[in-house]
Amino acid sequence: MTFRVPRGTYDILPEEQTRWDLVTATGEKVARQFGYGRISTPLFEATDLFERGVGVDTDIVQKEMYTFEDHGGDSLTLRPEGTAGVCRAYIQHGMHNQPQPVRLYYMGAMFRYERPQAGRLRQHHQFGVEAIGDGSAQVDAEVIELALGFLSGIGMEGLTVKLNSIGDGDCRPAYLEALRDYFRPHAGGLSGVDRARLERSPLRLLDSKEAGTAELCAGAPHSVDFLDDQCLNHWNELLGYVEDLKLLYSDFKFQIDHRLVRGLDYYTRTVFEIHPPDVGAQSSVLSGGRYDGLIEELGGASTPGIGFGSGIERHILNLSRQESESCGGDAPEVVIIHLGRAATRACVLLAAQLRLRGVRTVLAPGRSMRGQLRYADSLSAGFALIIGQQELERGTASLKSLSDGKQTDVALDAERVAASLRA
RNA sequence: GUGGGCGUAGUGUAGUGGUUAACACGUCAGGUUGUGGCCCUGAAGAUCGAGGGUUCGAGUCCCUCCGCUCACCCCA
Repeated sequence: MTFRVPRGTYDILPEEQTRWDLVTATGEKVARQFGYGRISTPLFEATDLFERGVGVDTDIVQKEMYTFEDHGGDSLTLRPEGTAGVCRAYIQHGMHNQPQPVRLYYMGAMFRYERPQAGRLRQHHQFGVEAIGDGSAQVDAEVIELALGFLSGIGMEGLTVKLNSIGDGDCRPAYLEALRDYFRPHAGGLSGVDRARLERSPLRLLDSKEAGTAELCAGAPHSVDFLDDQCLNHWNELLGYVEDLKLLYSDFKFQIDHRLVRGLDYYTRTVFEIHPPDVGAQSSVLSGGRYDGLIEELGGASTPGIGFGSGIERHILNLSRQESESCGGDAPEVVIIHLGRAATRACVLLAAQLRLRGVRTVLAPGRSMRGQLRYADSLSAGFALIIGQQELERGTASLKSLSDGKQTDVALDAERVAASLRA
């Protein structure tokens, strides 16, 4: 073995591209249908952007970022998620001057230094959307609807939508205090990790998988019971919209999950995750929420926003579990078989002319005729076009159908050949 | 960072401590003059993950490291 892909990365080989294209094409189609425009931001940004956007205390910033100093001494970081960069672009390009909300989607690679496992990579790809500049619940519903449309579009089955509201900067402190009060009496029974969480970020206790903690969580106070009037109105309004969505997307299960919190600091009010049926390691395939404080935190005017990110590799993983058949649709229409030097010269030209006419054309390698036909067959080509000395002299070519073996003569002319292929 | 499983041609596998490491698929070349698939023949392709140790002898037993993989943490 010499070189391998770096750990946690992988090559997408031609055979896998069709499945990949299905996911990405569906994402783009659905996003456009909802009026979202594509944005592509750089793969790396100033390290500060992620530290402030994602949150210094998060695992992502603490131990998962690919950070490096460039030759000019700037600290840069390969993006670990998509929202921070999009918000930076929103501010930088004065998008608050556009009609609000600004609807954007993105598709691209994300980087996190993790130990790889199923559905977990160091470089993975996300399709995500952001709706920035409108804080109303109808936008929450729109983003969730877009997620449902996307997932059903790629053929995912048996998904569960989990939903929660974690309040905002005004009402969350009271909830955090209530959580601490609830857990403190049991602190002695908590693991070391969870005890640290108790003081620093009690929300995280809720999604702890430590056996004892999980049981305790059943009786823990619910964030929705601590929402202030505005947050509560927002939440109730959203729940109304969700009732309607349930009817339209009856394949999905919906549940309010009081223990749903997110690992990124910027979320406010609405948070949601969509989970596949198999309770596997890779928990959610799509997740997002509202981030009404993020733009301001990054130096813009106070601006609400909401979005989601979804892992393309996880979708593909789940799709193959559903045994969706892989279809290869780009076999060549014609393989040109050439015998002799003069014929080869003519065939190189003819191949170029056919390609200019949109025909998927492959020139066979310089082998025996039998070898070239075998080659055409191994590529699953539709036709073989045979050209040797005889054909050159007559000004014709033999067009052989590789499905039924029938052979006809056509004039040695790209236009005629293309027409025959399409007949 | 922690733990479990696994490392033999490109791929998938076989190989009671004992000669030249086997098979299938794939690749390439042939199977008379210019006609594919099936079939037949042949060839190339592996320092058995790496390094040490035990032994007359190691792909096989032991140790270390590396890699892959699954899981924990966390996440998409």
